[in-house]
Amino acid sequence: MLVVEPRLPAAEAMDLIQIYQCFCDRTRLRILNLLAQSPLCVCHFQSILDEPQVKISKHLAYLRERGMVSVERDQNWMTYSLPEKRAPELQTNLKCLQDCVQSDKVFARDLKKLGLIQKNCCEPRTAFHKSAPDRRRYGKAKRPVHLRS
Amino acid sequence: MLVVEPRLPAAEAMDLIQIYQCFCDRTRLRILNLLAQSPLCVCHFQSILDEPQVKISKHLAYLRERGMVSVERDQNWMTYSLPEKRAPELQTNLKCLQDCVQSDKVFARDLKKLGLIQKNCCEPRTAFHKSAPDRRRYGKAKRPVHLRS
DNA sequence: TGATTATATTCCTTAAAAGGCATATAGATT
DNA sequence: AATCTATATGCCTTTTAAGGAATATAATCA
Repeated sequence: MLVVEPRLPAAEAMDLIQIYQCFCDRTRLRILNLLAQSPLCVCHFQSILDEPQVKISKHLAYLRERGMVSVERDQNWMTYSLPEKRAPELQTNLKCLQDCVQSDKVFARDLKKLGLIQKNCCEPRTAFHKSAPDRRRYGKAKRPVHLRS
Repeated sequence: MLVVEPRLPAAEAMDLIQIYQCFCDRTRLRILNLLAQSPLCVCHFQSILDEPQVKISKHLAYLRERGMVSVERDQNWMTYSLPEKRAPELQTNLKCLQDCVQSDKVFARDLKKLGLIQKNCCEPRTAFHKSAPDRRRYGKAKRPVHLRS
């Protein structure tokens, strides 16, 4: 068994290369584009991106391990968001991504689907229907999310 | 033997993913950061980045195959530049890169070295001492650059 | 307790990338 | 023609990534 060193010693240190590594896969880019709008859980990504669960889950793990997203458990659902404190390079690149993505059909469709889901979806209640502080008040006291590595 | 499809059917079509793939290696990022200042030839990259010739050459090939840089031969030297016509996504991301890179020591040092070279270097005369149109007047009539794939 | 739901992880295969050494190529020089 | 210089390419090894099938885990439900 191997002790995995966390790749982010401090929350502020964020390597530009790692940002681009996260950005260089289409699925991850679509995930990040959606997260720029709202926290979401895995099932939302599955239905919006129309990709198998394993694939989504693995890309989320990839992003998590590099500090590009944070997770919170809400009963059975895992709600992913962009980290509250973002390195300036990440912030700048997320903004840039949104500019670049305007013209792209796939990304636009994803956002459109997100809009529909936001209106119709009732479960999980916590993802985008509430602001972050509200979400925190929901349900039982939060246990820290336990994920390997 | 394999016929390699060019990855850029038209000059305007540029895939965002490919841009990020080009950006996600430190050596390539340093190369692009330098090219944002001036056209340069391989020997300049070698001396500024202090990396072996093969490594530089291969990363330049990688960028070339994806339409991120263009080449022009000047006698024995190959002068690389950012393409004259850049897809808007590329332009936006190059600008973003320059913002992000401000705080980084390595990139700053590269630019400093570039400044020194620009003052002292005499060969090849064509790289940054002249504007693009001037460069084109130099030497014999340009043959098209021949590179495989 | 046993089943169900949502999500994560392990194992496997395949592909792509990075880096190095040796060698090839194109143009210049003698 | 032989040599030299600047740069590119082929071959090889190692690493990293992507995707899928099967399985594990954590929470909820009956």
